[in-house]
Amino acid sequence: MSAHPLNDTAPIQTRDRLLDSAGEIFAERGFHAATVRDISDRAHANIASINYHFGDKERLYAEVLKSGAKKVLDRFPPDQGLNEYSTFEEQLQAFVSSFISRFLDPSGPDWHARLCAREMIEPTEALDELVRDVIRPLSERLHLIVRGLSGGQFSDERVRLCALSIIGQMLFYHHNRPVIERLYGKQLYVNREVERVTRHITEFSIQAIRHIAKSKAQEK
Amino acid sequence: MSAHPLNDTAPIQTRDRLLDSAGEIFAERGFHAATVRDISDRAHANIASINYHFGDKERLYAEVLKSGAKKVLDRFPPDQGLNEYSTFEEQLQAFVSSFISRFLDPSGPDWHARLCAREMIEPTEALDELVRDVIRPLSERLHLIVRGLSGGQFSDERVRLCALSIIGQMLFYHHNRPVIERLYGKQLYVNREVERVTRHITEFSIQAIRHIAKSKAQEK
Amino acid sequence: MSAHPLNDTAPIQTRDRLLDSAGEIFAERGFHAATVRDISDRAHANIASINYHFGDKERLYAEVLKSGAKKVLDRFPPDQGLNEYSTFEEQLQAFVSSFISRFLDPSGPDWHARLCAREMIEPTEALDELVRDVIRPLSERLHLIVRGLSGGQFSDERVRLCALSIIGQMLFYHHNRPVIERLYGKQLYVNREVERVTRHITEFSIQAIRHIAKSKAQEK
Amino acid sequence: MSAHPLNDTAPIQTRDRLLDSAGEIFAERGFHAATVRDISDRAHANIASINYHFGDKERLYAEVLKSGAKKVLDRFPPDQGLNEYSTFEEQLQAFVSSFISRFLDPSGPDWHARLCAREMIEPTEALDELVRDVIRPLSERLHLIVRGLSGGQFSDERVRLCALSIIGQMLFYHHNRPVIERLYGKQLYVNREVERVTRHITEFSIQAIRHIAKSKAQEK
DNA sequence: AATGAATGAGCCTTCATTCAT
DNA sequence: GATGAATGAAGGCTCATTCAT
Repeated sequence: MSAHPLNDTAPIQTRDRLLDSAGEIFAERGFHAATVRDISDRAHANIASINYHFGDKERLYAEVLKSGAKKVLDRFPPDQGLNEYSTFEEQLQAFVSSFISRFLDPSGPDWHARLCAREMIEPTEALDELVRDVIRPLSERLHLIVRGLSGGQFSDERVRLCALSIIGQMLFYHHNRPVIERLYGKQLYVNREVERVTRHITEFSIQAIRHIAKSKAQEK
Repeated sequence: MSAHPLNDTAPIQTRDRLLDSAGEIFAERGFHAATVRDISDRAHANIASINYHFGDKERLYAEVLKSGAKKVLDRFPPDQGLNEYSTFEEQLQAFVSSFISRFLDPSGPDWHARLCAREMIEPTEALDELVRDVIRPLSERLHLIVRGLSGGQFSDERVRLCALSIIGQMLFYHHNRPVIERLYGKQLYVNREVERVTRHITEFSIQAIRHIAKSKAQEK
Repeated sequence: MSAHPLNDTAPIQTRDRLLDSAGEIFAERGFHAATVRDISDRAHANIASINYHFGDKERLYAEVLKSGAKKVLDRFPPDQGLNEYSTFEEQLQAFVSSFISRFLDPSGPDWHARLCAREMIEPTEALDELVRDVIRPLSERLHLIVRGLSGGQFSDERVRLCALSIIGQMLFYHHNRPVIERLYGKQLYVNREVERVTRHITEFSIQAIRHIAKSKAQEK
Repeated sequence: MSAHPLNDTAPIQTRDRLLDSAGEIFAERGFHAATVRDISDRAHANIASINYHFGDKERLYAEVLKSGAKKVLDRFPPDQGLNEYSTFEEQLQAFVSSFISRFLDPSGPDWHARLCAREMIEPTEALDELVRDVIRPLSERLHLIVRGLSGGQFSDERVRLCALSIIGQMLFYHHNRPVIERLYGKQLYVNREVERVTRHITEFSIQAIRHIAKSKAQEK
């Protein structure tokens, strides 16, 4: 039962405000440079509230990562707009589009994607969970798509390499944003050109997979 | 004149030992989590020596990044094994091979690559210099190769997108190593399969660029 | 509401203990030679408590100077024992007596006077405030007394010089205590001969002002 | 023999340059806040030169104080312009004038006077020497003058008090310069009004002593 | 459920000094 | 006679955490 039984529009609870402000600040500065004082200040909460609600800074971090992943996957499911008759090309397009949207889409905060980037560089225990619940399922879906595109010509190993090539292209836009901005300017991110990037990656990958498969077939 | 005129292998000076140990520790833990005490300890130097030689922790970091970039570029130049008659395919192969080697090659420390990964996620002022001196030249070389492979069919914009796709594939193996290890196990890195990865990325990219170019040509 | 509603003599809070011990130690050693560690130790507080309550060492110093001035002025007001019919001679006597008492009186700590002496030699930003709130008001009161004693014969300039002569005599006993002790021994300070010194300075100054005024009058 | 036997205008020796720069910096910042690095830098000398020439920072300080006192006394002797027929009034005038000149005279650096001010607030062992060699002789000369001015009416104790009153007036202008500047502006020091201040203090003190002596005589 | 005061560990930096040359 | 490299001690400050309320 709520502490404000007569008030449906109760103030957002301290715990939730802490999760939000922690997400932003961890994404901005990284785990070590972020201070619990800044996090609690931005959440208009007491410095002791973090230890009260989450135990310590590390468990707050893990909670932020976990709850953020759930939110972002719900918003951009990888099978958006597909049906049971969709071609592999359409499936790849949907996969790439949802993936790119997760960090280029203008609506909503982008701190979760940035947090994931950090986590992949300097993993904590939270990464294991993230891989199990989010990344591996996505990866396996992509394997199926690649296998389908290849017309069954690819070994498991080859499927894996192609999947990595696709994920690499996508993640690069996010993980290396500071570099891309310095090379080509910021307009790519300001305009959030989700569609153009999606189309390119999809086409690039489909052409590569198709013609590698074709040359495999000819070898036989 | 050197203090060791007869000895080319003079004892490694404190300054150099500090640069090495700092590289390792910054790569392991990041700028904030790394402590100058640990760095000086690992270099068997006094904690005050960092201040003496570099001024402060930040300038030490910048120096590490800069001198590391120089070392690694000297070791794996992007035109290794090429001559004036090399085809664009061979040029791309050399480019990818040297790039991959910089962080997968078993000889020599890999801390510089890891440091770059961090820097790209959470840039400091040192990144500007790194982009100017190292990354932009490499990027422009890659543009020329892509343009050549496309047979002149690509707009500047398309060249850029393809270059990003190639870099993305390569960097992914390094930046996301913790994720790949969790997905597919560690053998990829233990065996340092430079060649296999290089071949795949080269083939994948060449097929993609060639057939996109061909379809562009047909459109006309 | 206080945490000790029934107890007016609540336990001295950390903040107050820090102000006291800081006053002593700053007075003993000066700002730079005093260490926050010694200050917090003497106050039986943690070293971080200084940062918590005052921000940093400098702001602690400013607070010590300010709160000390208030205490000492409240204890020895410059109009002690006067009424509206008091003569200028009596006013000067009271002024000198209270002034001398502030650093020679045996009751209470004398660190504030010593701190002021330091501040006047090597001013920090805190001196501006001290002049504005404490010294200037005292100075103006002394001007009125001197003007009164002179029977209106003095120019503003002359009033100023005489006021400086009086303050100079008084402060000397305090600022140059180490020299006086070395010249004449310590008994002056051990006995805290407030009265004798007060009588001398008052008489010396009144005689000087009166007869300078008289000779001015004769000139006309 | 000089290291530059053929060169009469040999560069000022390191030792002397160190004494000068140390004088300035100690006067500016005090013993603790002054750093040997700043001192040796300003003297264009190596950081190790201080330990080489003076042993350590403390002995450098003592040497600075001592050599400075000698210079300033030689420049402004307390019997300047007097002869064996000079009156006590003239002697006092000469005494005050030379005293004031030592820190208000525009020629030459004023760091020694500032150093003395510091030393009197926070004495080191160097003060004992200073009192013995400089201050006590001056003090005894002043006693003789006061005794003379009083026409033999004063007890030793009274002589002492009057001497302290005179010294207090003089030193005040120097020791409390920061306060006087804040009260009355800087013009007093900019114009270096040695003469006006000298005349006032002399007249003030003579009138006081004369009329106190007269009233003593009448008491009898 | 929540808080402000207080803590102790640890960090970066500065400093006077020393040592080998 | 003089120096640049290197050192160890210590200083101010920050931080995550805890405790009494």
